[in-house]
Amino acid sequence: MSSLTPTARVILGLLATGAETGYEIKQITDVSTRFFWGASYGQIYPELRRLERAGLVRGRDQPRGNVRRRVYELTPEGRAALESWLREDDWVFDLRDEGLLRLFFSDLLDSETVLAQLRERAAWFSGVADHFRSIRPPIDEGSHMFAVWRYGVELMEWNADWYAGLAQSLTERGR
Amino acid sequence: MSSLTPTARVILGLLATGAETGYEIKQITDVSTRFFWGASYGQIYPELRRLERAGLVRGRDQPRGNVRRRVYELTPEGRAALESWLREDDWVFDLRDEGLLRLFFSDLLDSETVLAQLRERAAWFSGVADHFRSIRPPIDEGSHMFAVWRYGVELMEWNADWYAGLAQSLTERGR
DNA sequence: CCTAGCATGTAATACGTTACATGATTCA
DNA sequence: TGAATCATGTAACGTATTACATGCTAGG
Repeated sequence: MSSLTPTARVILGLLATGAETGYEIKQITDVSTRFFWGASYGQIYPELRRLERAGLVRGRDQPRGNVRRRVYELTPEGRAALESWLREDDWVFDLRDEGLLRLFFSDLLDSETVLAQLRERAAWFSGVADHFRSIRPPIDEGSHMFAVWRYGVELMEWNADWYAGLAQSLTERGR
Repeated sequence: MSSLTPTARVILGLLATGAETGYEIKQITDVSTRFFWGASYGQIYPELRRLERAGLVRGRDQPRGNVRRRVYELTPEGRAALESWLREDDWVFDLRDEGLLRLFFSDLLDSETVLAQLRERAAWFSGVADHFRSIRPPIDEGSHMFAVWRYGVELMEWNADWYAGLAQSLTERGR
């Protein structure tokens, strides 16, 4: 069991890979880990201070002009906590999918409505896949980080195909 | 935007499909919607009373012997709220996947550790797929509810394959 | 007799988003 | 000059799990 809070995990990881400020952590998560591990300002800033009190990060005020700015870096203890977490062998896997819940109860609905919804959902996943494809990260294609990007694209494609396939089979059955 | 709370959605749906008590709702979610829409007693019982106050469900005490028991049913208003929610066209899709987050930062780790983790993860998804397959619901294969069961099995299989494939390609590259 | 299951409920706690407040700088 | 962006932060609120408490009944 990890002693790191959920948001601490992504913070330490991002500090290890070059992020410096809370603001930057938020920007990066929003275009990378967001779809499987989000973070909001309301979690990030308090967590950074908790981590500093716990000795896992060190912060220094480093304003840009008159814009106040606090940069953080991992301490050796923080780096150790990060690596220790990375080596753990249990993990959270949570899915919250309202579309699936609707489908679960959709036998209560007329089939035209359901069919329209399935097509809409297929289109939505397809659009998300396109979006993910468009934010391809400029990093080594052999890296694990790049593999996660591929996962995102492929998972969205798989979902788009699944819903399109179901809509298709319902259409054929309806004929 | 739905006025139903997250737990209200699954409660109304299950009441519409035959569940009667809070206990039963919990049992059913645990073997059906759990992997994409969980519910706990701490949400279910208070929510049932809120829904009753709001007039969406009606509860009656119906003990079995001396075991206290309160059965609920949808009111016409509850049925209408359920159908209205089912017809909405926006939805929540949230994923929280710690394995993916680890992989995202795994360039910090040695490749043997990462490879072992990928294989473990593939095995885990494969096991979950087996488990899902084993709880195949005894319902019409043409129903939407059955389609959701298939989704679960197939999504877990897809994940198992994805992680196994990545492990495989890393192995080949390592040679 | 004891355990598992039926059945209901609450309190503590954790986690998360949203909206808001503040203020500087850059660029059109 | 005004909008977007950089940057930090808090308060209110919603949602969730966990652990605990209670007590009956059925079956081995």
